[in-house]
Amino acid sequence: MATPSIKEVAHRAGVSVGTVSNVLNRPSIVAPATRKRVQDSIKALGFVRNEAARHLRAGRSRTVGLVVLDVANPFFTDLAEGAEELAYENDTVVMVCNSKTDPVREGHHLDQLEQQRVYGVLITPFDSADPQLRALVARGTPVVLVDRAADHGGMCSVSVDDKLGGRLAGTHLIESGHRRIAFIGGPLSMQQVADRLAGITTVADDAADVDLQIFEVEVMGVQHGRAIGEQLAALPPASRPTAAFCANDLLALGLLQAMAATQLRVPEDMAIIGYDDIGFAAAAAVPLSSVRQPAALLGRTAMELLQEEVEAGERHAHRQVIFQPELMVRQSSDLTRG
Amino acid sequence: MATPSIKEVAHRAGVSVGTVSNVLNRPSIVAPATRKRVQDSIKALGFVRNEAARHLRAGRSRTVGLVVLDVANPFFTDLAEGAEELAYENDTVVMVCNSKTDPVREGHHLDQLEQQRVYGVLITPFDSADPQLRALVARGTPVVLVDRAADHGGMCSVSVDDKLGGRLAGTHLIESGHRRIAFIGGPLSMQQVADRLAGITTVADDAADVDLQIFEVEVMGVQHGRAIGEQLAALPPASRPTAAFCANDLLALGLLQAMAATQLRVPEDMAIIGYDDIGFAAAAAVPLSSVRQPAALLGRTAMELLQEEVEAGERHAHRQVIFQPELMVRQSSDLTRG
DNA sequence: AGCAACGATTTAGACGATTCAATTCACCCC
DNA sequence: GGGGTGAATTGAATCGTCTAAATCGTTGCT
Repeated sequence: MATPSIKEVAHRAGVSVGTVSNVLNRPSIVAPATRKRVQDSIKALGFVRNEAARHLRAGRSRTVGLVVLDVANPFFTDLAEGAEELAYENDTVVMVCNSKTDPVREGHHLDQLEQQRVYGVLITPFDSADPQLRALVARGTPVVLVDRAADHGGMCSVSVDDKLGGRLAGTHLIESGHRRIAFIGGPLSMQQVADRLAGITTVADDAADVDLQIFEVEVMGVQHGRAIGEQLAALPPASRPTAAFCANDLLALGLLQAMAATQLRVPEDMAIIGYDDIGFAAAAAVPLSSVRQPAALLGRTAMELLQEEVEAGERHAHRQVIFQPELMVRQSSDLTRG
Repeated sequence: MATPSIKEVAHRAGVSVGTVSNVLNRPSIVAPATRKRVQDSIKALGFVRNEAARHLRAGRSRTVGLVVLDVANPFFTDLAEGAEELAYENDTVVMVCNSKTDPVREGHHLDQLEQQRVYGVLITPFDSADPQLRALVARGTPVVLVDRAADHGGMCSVSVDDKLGGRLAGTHLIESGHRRIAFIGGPLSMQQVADRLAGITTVADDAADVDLQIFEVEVMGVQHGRAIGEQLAALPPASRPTAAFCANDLLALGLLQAMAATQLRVPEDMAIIGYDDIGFAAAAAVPLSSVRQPAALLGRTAMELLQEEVEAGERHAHRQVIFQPELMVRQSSDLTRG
């Protein structure tokens, strides 16, 4: 009833456990006849390798942990897909963990992953200076930051130039004639959000007459976008921002919904730019302008860096890879279309 | 450098490994002074339990595998969240695997999960009669089918009455006066899709003059919905269906996009009903009517059944839990609104 | 004082796969 | 026929944790 072990396979094939192990790991050094006998035995008994035992013996697991801020955000599922693709090629497994932008949940996942002695961790951290994260690294688990530049030399990272993303969005809006602009995102303690804000702030400051208002949210989901949208709609038209730059597309979609619900027109009454360029952005009620990040490539590259780090061991030097974002202009921010 | 083991903790605290283990697992039976000494030692050395060793010893892991058809579909992320919630309460971990509606990938994930001797598997299978899946169950891994009724007594299952869902959608469209209706979904070999089709077929047959056309897709994603939409738009208006029932919301959203791109109005030229009622449905360009399934509840219930099965052991009797879907009528199928 | 009973702690195997040094065996050559 | 060679296989130790049984002290009770 219980799954048979290598020992039973060996017994049935009339060989020692060492030979069975050899058939599994270095089949070429086993005599063909013996090999066949063992393979038949494996099949007959329905033997399945026990990963826990392999792992214990090897000291290292073949699982990579990927901790993301929001699995429901297509940006992260794309990212996960990129990571998984490479993992698959290297016979490792990706375990996706959802921190929901909550440090407590994030910590819980890191604990679990460390107990599992994972091969490594890819993480979009809530706070990259988190002592727990540093402790994890210090105890020897390789960690690669994703969508977040490492601000110190302790780890590898893969990121996108968020300040540039913010500047692209800001420049576009200002050149389109907007002077009252809302920035929606949060928490501002998250580096990605802060950088996107810093980017647009730079260009807003350059154009002296631009008024940039900040609306901070706790979590960047559709609900919160809608709430801010209702807030904006309630403002007197004379002082209401005429454009909004959202730190992710979910917020932008929520904002768009609120505009529709309150009879405000997009982009006429409110131009909107999102961030990430998830698939739903182009498909929205009003196709959404968005700053595109190469999500799958981020994931794949992060996995590459991780494997590089593990293989190089002591000789490894941490690297910071930075990609460029790209502004996709669509109807939601473009009065000339639509 | 290497992570310390229980042995080193014991040595530093001047006790035996057994005592350390007791501190970890049954702290109450250890004398307070000793306990404190051990805990201090744990903290000082940065000891982290080795899950692989525990697992090997226990013979069963504390990880539950969840295999879904499409992680990018919010329906499944909601489902995963429901499952995770309960897992968290019971100190287990959920490992989400994406089969992408591909039997090969599904099989690969099942192999991996079996090697990991997971606590159990929750799966929305491509084909519930898959011999590999049955073999997995036969070798002793508890499996619960999710969003899919077990057609035989071999496993527990949690599902939603898909035929009813199809009937709800069909009845609504027919009562709204539609006579040429498209069904979009696939592959038809998937039970969920077949059932939804069977449901709408029932009511279409009852109303003698209804013409139901079937458009099969390989994968139910936004892209494919758009493709079918373009195909529909190209038909002469006199023979083009006036309504479409999509087997999931991603298809419906794609269809909606295609309608917008080809200047067809929704619902006037084409009424649309989706399935799952994902968050994006209500937020679409034209708010999307959809058959709602209680995704999170499905996930949570599946996890409940799994735990029940593991605890009951031999005495367990498989159960089939079936929920009722609910039709959410919105603008995309309702000429009286909008 | 002697024995029982109890609490605290230790000891000694598992669990299953891997690995490497040691062994066996067949064969070849001088 | 003895010694050497090399391929094939074996056997035992090991990874870190858990647990049942054994041990060691105390204390309490008569």
